[in-house]
Amino acid sequence: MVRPLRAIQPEDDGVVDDPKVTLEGKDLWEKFHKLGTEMVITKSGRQMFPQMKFRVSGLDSKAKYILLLDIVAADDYRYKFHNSRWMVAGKADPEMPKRMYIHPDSPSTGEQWMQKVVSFHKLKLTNNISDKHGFVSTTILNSMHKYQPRFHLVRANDILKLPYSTFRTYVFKETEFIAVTAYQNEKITQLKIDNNPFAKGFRDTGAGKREKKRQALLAAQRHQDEQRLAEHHGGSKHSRGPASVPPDPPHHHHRSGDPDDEKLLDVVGTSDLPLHPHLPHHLAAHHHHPHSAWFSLSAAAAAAAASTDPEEAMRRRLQGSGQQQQQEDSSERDANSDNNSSCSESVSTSTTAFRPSTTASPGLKDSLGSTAGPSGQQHSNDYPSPNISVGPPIHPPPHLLPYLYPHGLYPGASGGHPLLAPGPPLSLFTGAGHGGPGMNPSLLFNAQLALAAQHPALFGHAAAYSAAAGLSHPHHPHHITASGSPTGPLHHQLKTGAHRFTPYTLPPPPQSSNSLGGSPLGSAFETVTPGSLHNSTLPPSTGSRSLSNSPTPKQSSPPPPPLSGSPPSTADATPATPTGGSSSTASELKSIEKMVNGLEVKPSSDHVTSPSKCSDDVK
Amino acid sequence: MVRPLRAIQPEDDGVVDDPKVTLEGKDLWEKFHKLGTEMVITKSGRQMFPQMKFRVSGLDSKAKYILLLDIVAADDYRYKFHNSRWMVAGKADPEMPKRMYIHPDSPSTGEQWMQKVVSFHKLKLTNNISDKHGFVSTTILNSMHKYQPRFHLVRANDILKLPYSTFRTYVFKETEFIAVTAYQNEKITQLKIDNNPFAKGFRDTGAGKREKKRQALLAAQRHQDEQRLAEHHGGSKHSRGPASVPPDPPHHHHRSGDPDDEKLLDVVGTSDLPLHPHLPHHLAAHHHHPHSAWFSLSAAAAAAAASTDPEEAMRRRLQGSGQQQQQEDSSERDANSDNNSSCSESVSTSTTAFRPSTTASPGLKDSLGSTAGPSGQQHSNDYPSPNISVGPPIHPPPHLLPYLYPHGLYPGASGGHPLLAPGPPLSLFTGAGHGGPGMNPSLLFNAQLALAAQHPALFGHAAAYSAAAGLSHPHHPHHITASGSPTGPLHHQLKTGAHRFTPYTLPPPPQSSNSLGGSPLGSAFETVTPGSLHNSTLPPSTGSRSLSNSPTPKQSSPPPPPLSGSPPSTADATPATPTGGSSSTASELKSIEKMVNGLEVKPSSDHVTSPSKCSDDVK
DNA sequence: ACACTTATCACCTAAGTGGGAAGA
DNA sequence: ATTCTTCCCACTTAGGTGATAAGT
Repeated sequence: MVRPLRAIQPEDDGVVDDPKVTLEGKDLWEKFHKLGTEMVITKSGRQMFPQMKFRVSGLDSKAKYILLLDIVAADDYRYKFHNSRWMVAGKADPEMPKRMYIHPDSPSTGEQWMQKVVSFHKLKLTNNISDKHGFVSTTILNSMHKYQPRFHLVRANDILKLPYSTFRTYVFKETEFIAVTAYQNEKITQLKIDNNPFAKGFRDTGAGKREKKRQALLAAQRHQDEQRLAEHHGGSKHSRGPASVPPDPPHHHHRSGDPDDEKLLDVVGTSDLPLHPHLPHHLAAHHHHPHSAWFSLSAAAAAAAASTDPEEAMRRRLQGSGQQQQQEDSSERDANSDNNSSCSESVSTSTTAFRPSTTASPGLKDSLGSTAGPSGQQHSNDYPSPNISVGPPIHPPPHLLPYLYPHGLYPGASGGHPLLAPGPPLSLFTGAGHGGPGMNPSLLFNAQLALAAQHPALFGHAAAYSAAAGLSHPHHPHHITASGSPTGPLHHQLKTGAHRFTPYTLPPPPQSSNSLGGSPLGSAFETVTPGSLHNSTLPPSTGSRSLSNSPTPKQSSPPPPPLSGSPPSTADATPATPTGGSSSTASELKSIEKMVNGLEVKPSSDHVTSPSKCSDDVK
Repeated sequence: MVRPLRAIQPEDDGVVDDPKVTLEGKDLWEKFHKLGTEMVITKSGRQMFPQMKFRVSGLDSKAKYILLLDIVAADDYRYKFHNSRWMVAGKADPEMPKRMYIHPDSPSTGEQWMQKVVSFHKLKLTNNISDKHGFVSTTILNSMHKYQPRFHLVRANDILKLPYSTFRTYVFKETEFIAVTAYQNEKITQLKIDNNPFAKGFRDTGAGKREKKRQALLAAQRHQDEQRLAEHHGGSKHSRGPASVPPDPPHHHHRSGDPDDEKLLDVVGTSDLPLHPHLPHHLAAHHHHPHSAWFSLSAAAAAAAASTDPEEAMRRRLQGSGQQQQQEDSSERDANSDNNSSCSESVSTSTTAFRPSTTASPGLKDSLGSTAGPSGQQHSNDYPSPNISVGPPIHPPPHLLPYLYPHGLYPGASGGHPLLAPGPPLSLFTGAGHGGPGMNPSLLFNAQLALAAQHPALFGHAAAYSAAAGLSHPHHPHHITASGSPTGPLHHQLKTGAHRFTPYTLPPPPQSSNSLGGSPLGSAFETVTPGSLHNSTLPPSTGSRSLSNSPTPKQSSPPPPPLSGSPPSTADATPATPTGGSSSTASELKSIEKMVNGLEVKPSSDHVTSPSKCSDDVK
């Protein structure tokens, strides 16, 4: 294919990358999608079954990347499973702030990412607002609502840079799903049982997918019934309830026949629904943004962070972010891939090198509706998978910013101290489920950080957090109504493009039944939309710029002269080591260690016996 | 008990806390300690068995705390298990840089920490330098060397503040252990089997501890032998090797009798070893440090971080740190608790509030050798558990700084780009096992961050990292040689106390057999020290000063003027929400969400079928 | 032989699954 | 009666153990 121009990124070291991302287990995902994927959400958090795994290539082997995943509402509706199909059942309930899940191995080199499949299976879905688990890797979703997972690829050495980095976002429509507390479509249930190793216990035969036929079934009768039902359109209505009663044992999945074995789904009836309908959805909502502003902010934020009072810093960051919020030229781009998945890439112009604007590399693939400049957005559907929109990093932040963090681990959102911004922190959470307009950006950012913290290699994250804080503002941007009013703080600067990130793709399904989930694959999601609820999708541009103030140019605090050697070698620390085991060097090493550990509190000297006393004593 | 004055910390919100920490499962730990605890280390990493769990109380419910654990060399020797006892076998091999393991739930409120036992069981021990696992939660140890785990309690909202925060360190001597690749003392093996649920399969009877007696044993003969041996001093010499051969099946732990049931160990013979010997060790090595310097650095670092080029920022931070590296008044204090565990607290004077110097709150408990001012160090052994030394945060850094990070996740150490400091990054690692003098501080810090990243809630960490970077310099400071030359950057400010952290407590065991591990409990660790290897423990003060150059006083980079309002509240963001479902508020919330997600890349429009194409196309 | 270190294995606990019954 | 939501259960896959044999 054509190698589109590659936007250079801040982190760019001159080596251009041309990332390609493929969804692992695409076939399986498609089977589910055809039936209308359902994901169980529980109080304690449930993993997604068809797991979110990606294979990445085309990265700069030496460069470092941060990979993230988030799950956003796919539209503005609430659904109900009726007559074997998903129907729109009203407007969506308010969404809880979503977290950006940072892959645990995150700051890793392109080489490392490319050599293995990147899995986000640890992420859990829950409907529990209290979100115990310490928001570690749990995302709060609304049951009976449709969601779309998004994969983000960012070239950055550490999370600190996330805000200034280009976010390449990949959306695989096949991974769209409806969150449920209990499966509605029996066919989905059977598909899960047949493919999820942990559900082997429910397979009829015990064999993998193959012979599940119900040998196990003593009352084999029902199977056939199920099959038929399935063909009708998926399992019977409330297949679940009457389990005890064999009303219509419809599913049990595949008919004992064979068809399903391989393609389980083929058999499934949902087929009658319109397949491959072209959706009216707005597609992409990628933005590219101006950058300089962000950077300055970030710098300021960083400085603030560095200041004595963290909270104050946080506040500053927020403010700063407000200034530059805009997404400016957030050209919303959509790319469609004939794959069914779309990818957008927002390159940040600012910072270091870059290939600012638009050059997005729509190049890809072929002619599909690729590309668009930073500022307008395009909706070509057939776009090759990755749409690339170039623009300042603003866009990226959106991903990050929006996410509040649950526990308020961070300073800003921290539990007790209302550090940050003025807005009602966690308002989203607290706000009876409906986040009022004024959310606190900082909080959002924190959320992101939290995610980062998730696993081991997060490091830089914290830094990112500070920076992020500044950026966070953007979050409010549009989303909700189609009104497109840029309420969020972001606006200020704007001008650029619709700064507000078009939250979800949410384009309202074209009333017809197909519009909603209409995936190329002929997803069962085609639903009958009662009324047209959503308005137009958000307009692309609308930046939010704003108040950044402090100049805090790059090197605000003059870095001390580069330390020359000051090698640890200082001599000493622990004197000679009699024993002579290793060379002096070795001994030194140890010394160093010691010094490091120097803090050691001295093990209680001898026989003080109760260790626990320490604490007790204190008190 | 007396409520000692509580040093106020930077994060202090006025509410003083008086933390108490108790080791969970202390009884079990003591049983192991009496026999000479052994922890298996494997290539892939092995968890510690008696798990490191603490119960914390006395915290400020609303304040946020970060809890950490690290494992440092307990002394400078190498051991060998001979004739049923651990003997010193020479000088210690060089230690790999240790990582500070940040508890996954870390930035949590005092309330959260206090309501449940805090477990660090996820931490793994390995002897694999390559340390796969992405240094997530693995610490590299040397087999046949003795280690001492340390618990750190820090009042800080996020890792960013770690450097400026007070570190309260708690050391429970009972948790001291010798790393092995295979168990040496059969009694330890049996104790593990009897108490570790995962080893139930090896229990004779299958019952919990109780009847393990060897019903299983057809060849019951050996038990008694074991008992005797144990009494002699623990299991037979190389109990392991001859497993097949029943040389002296000594243990199998308890004799079939009953004694051990409850106290398994009581029976154990190690008792003959000197128990509660008072150790000559240097006990604590807490330091308090000046602070202002640190802070300023951090600020600068933050600013730098904020700057456009992350790497540059990194460099700056390092430099800055260099300036203030010193540890100055690192008064080394020791506290002993009659508990057997000692706790030290280093309060940072700098930043915000504090109760600077010495006031340490030796108060505790009773008269034991409590307290000491910041600068001198004391060795009283009987100190109540928590020793509190007040001082600038300098000390804290020590904990942090020293740890390099394995993968080089961070910018500084990042794989490809040598960002940071001049020193040979990772030198410790690379350096044939013996860290040469010139280690790169920044790297160390990164390590810490990495640790932080470990789990979910890390967030702020990154920030910490930046700050840390600045701080990192201190690391070189002393460590190596005992010469006491203050090489490290820290010095500048110093004056305060011996700034350099006395790494480990390492006080050389007083040659006599007891000196080494002599725990109050009568640990089997009392070993026969061949020659006196270590010299005196490090003198408390010796900062390593060094080259820091740039003045970068406290708030070097001026925090941007506090942003005035620009609260996120900015009006609104999303306008009206049509659908009406929830109140307008609710709708707005959703809007926000959308905005946030705004970025959405637009799901491929319709029927593009192959999602994977996205990536492929790109290329 | 010695003195560990590494890899494999059987045995358990921890945790992910959908079913079903009971709640709301 | 519906329509979800919550709990608990049996089953299966991860992972943590020390034993054991083989490697260095």
